[in-house]
Amino acid sequence: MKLKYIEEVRAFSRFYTVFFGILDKRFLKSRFSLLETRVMHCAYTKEGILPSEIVAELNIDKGFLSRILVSLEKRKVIKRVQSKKDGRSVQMFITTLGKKEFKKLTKDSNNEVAGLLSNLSNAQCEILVRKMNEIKQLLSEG
Amino acid sequence: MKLKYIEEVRAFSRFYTVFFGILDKRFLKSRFSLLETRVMHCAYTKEGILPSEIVAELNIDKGFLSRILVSLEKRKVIKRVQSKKDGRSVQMFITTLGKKEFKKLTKDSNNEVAGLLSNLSNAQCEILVRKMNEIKQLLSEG
DNA sequence: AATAAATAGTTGACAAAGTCAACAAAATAT
DNA sequence: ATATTTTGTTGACTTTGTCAACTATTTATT
Repeated sequence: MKLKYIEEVRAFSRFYTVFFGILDKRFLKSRFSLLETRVMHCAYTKEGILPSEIVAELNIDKGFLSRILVSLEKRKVIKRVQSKKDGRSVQMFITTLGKKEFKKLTKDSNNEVAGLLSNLSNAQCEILVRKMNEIKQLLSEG
Repeated sequence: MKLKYIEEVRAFSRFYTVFFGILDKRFLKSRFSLLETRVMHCAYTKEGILPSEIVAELNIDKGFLSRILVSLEKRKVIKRVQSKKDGRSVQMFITTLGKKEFKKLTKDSNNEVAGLLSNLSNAQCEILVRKMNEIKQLLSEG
């Protein structure tokens, strides 16, 4: 059996999630939650995306998403317009402000990670990234 | 600059969390939250651990932890006794029931991970785990 | 076309998770 | 001896998440 490996994988998961603060509710110290940033990401990458698509992609409750959208619209990072094809539905668009905010979040996230890697030399980063890619390779195609 | 590395690390984090469903609170159908299981893990692996140690290890609010401990104690999976060395503090012990519950959670989680690793040979698992440990080493001591 | 069934999103009511500051008791520093 | 710091608890609060009822529209059935 692979039990030994499994335990080690789980141990790594525990370490990794704490190290990078992946379970922290707030996305860094921004005014957006992790879920909100994911929704923004959806709107950013697909103009006019429908709430139903996001519900499917992020696997969240539609009522909950509805509230998130109200909140994001109130904060002017997205706007919603009634779909012409389906009157029940709305199309979502990220605003100029939304794009700006999203880019800032990306930058902050980069800085956060940069801080966590600051003790590593470029050579060590090189090794780290290579190992990560090898892990990804193994897991996704193994 | 290390931007290239940073982006790759973030990409790996996204991949990893999705792959292992770390953000899906949904599949945890147990009566314990993710955080509660981590606290149980702490108590399981270190008899008499102090709340302050858990706060440091899991990087959570001490008030929040305090409530989690009350809840876990109420459910009889841990017990707390005042520390003799430091009267302000309490030592935590996992109960017999707690051990049983924790083992069950572990088994479920192992099965979950086992499924995700099922395509890998033992040799590949060996490689995977080695790389994970090397990453942990790099990040935590690098 | 008329009706029934399904679907998209909103809302209300609630529960669970998490934050923050004030606090008491004990330990440590001055 | 006194001041400061640390540990954990508590109250008050906000945010996050769940579930079901509801409205409006679309699609399927007759």
